[in-house]
Amino acid sequence: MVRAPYFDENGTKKGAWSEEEDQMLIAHIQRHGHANWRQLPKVAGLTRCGKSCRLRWMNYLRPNLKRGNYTQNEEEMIMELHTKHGNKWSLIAESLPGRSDNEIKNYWHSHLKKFSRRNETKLTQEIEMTKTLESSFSIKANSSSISSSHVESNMDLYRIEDDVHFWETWDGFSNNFWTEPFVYDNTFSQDYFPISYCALELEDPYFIC
DNA sequence: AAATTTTACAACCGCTTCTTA
DNA sequence: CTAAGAAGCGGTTGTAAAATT
Repeated sequence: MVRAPYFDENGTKKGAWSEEEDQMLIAHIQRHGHANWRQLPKVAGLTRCGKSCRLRWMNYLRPNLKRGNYTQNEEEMIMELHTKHGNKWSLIAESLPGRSDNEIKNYWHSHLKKFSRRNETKLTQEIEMTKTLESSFSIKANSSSISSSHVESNMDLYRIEDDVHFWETWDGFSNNFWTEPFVYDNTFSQDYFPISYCALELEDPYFIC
């Protein structure tokens, strides 16, 4: 899942770490610490750059690192902290013992991003676009098809009053959370609701998304 | 069953911030 | 105060594995 090992023009090794390299890095840090990352690879006998060693240690080899298996509580914390701090991954990682900033960032992008309230701006823009399209094509709201009222009623699930925190009204991740269709994404994200669907709807009044 | 697409995540790169002389 | 070097951070990439067609 990672780049194949190779050497750059300076003879520095890049790409995936081998088991042997991992053991050399662990052994060196356990014995001497990591006061100077730049010097570390030379002293440890590694042909990596210091930056690469630091990254490997911080994100993969250091003790007490958890790997995968995010708990519901951790997911909620990440969502909440991201709403609060934005992409300050190191700041977020401080609140999640055993998780690296890189891992949280990856987890966010692959699992949680789509549920972020920070996407609400984009969502609002999409709703406005839908309204614009509807008015320009004189579409009448129809209960069997997508309409702005339909959009807004679902938006209510995700819009919060300024003084009410999202997480106070959100019922959390249910056991089947990841397998259940998600109204927001499946219906309103531009990725899933292309403009062409509106054209289909115009042509076919019984069209169901 | 094979081909294609999507997902997940380790690792890289470049920029910023911090430290020290 | 300033410059240089080191460390840290966050965006992005590459690719194996999984899912889908």
